[in-house]
Amino acid sequence: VNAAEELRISDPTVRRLSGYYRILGELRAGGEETVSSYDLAHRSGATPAQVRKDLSLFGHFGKRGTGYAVAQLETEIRAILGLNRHWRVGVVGAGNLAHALIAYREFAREGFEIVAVFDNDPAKVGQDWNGLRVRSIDELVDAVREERIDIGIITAPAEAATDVAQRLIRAGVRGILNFAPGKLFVPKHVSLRNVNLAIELESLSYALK
Amino acid sequence: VNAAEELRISDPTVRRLSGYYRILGELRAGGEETVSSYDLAHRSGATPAQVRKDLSLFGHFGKRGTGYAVAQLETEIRAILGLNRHWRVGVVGAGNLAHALIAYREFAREGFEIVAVFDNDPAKVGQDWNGLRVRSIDELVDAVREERIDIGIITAPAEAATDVAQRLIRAGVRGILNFAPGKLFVPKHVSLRNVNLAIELESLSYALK
DNA sequence: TGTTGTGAAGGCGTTCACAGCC
DNA sequence: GGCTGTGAACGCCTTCACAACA
Repeated sequence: VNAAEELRISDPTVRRLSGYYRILGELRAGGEETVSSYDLAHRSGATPAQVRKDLSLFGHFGKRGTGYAVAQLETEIRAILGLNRHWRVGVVGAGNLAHALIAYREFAREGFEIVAVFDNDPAKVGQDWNGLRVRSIDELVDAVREERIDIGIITAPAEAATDVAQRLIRAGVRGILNFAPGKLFVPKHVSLRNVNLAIELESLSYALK
Repeated sequence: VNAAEELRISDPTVRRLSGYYRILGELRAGGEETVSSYDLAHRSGATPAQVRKDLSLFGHFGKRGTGYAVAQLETEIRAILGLNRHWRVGVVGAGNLAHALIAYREFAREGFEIVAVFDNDPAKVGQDWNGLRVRSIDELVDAVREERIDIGIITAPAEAATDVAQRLIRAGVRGILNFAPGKLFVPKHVSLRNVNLAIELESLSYALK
C-alpha cells in the first residue's frame, strides 16, 4: 500500500524521512535488526508519534510489539525519497563552496553525481576540478542537455543567480538547489530549495542577543 | 515600543526578518526611500499580510498610506536581529567548506568575524588561512575563551561533530551552526542551527521523483 | 485614496491517547 | 506486555478582512 501518489506529503515530513534514512544506515552498519519508533525518535530529535505518523503515510512498515525491520525500512525510505536511482548534478560557480560539494562523500553515496562545473570567469574555465573540466556559462544550456543533468546547484554570487537559474530552467533541469541569497522565481514544474547561510547566522544572532 | 523581550517570536518570523533586512539594504542602495508591505512581500516571497504582521510584532514602523521608511526600517531590523554588534566566530574543520565560509563576504559585512580556525589534522595545523593560523583541536577550549568566541561553526565530519560540540560548549560558546549530519544534543542555554546538505538534496530528489 | 495594524478565522502540522495486533 | 497505526484534539502560524489613519 503506497499512498505517496495520492496523498500530499508535507516538506517537514520529507526532511524527517531523510533523517531517519541516515540513522537506519548507521543502525544497519551497527548490526541492529529492528528499531522502535521511540529509538528512531530519540536519535533523530522527533517524537515517537511523529515517527509513526510519518511512516504510516507511506505504508504499514512496522510490526506491533516489535518495531520496524531496519534493513527493510531503509529500503522503503530509499524508494520513497527517490534514492534508488542516479541523479546527475551540475554545479554553477566554481568557488570554494563548489569544491566543498564536489568533495562531499555523502552525495556520491546517495546517488548524486556531479557531472559538470560551470563558471563565467575565463581564468577558471578549462581548469581541472577533480577530473572535471570547468566549463563556461555560455556552454551551460547545451551541456545540461547533453549531460542529461537533472539538478542544478547554484553557488554563484547573488548578482548572477537569477541569470543562472533562467539558463538552468531553459536547459530543462527539474530541480535547483540555490546557495545565493535572494528570491528566485521558478515555474512550478521546477523544484527549488534555498540554503541561505546569512539567514542561519542571523537567526543565531537573534537567539543570542 | 519594543515587544521583543515580552513576546515569543517564532523562528519562521525571524528568518523572514533576515530576508527583509537584505532587501532593505538593496532598496537603500537603489535610492528608494519608502517601501510598502506589498513590495517587500513580492521581493521576499512572503505575503503583504505576513510582512505587516511580522513587523508589527516589534513596533509600529509604518505610516498608513505611505509604507515603511527604508533606512529607518533597516535600522530597526538590524537592532532586532542583533546585528548592530560584533560577533566573534570560530570555525572547526579546516576543509573546503571552511574556506568558503571565510571567503563569504556577506558575513563580515553583517558583523560576523571569523577569528579562529581549528582542525585535528597535524598536517593542517600551523597552515596560514587568509591570515589565520590553523590551530589544533586541543587548543580549542583555551582559544575560544581567550578569543572570546561567541559562535562556533562545525564543518568537521559527522564522526567528530559530537566531540567538537562538547568542546565548544565547555569553552562557553552560546551559539552553534552545525554542518555535520546527525543530531547534536546541546544544553538549552546554547542555540543550535543545523544545515544538512544531504537533506536538501534528498528532499529535492523526493520532489522530482 | 492608499496603506498600515490587528483581531478573528482558517489551515496545517504535531501531539495525544487508545484500539488493534504481535 | 510491547509497540504500531490512527482518528481526534490541540496549538501555532498564516491569511483574511476591515477599522484606523496619513
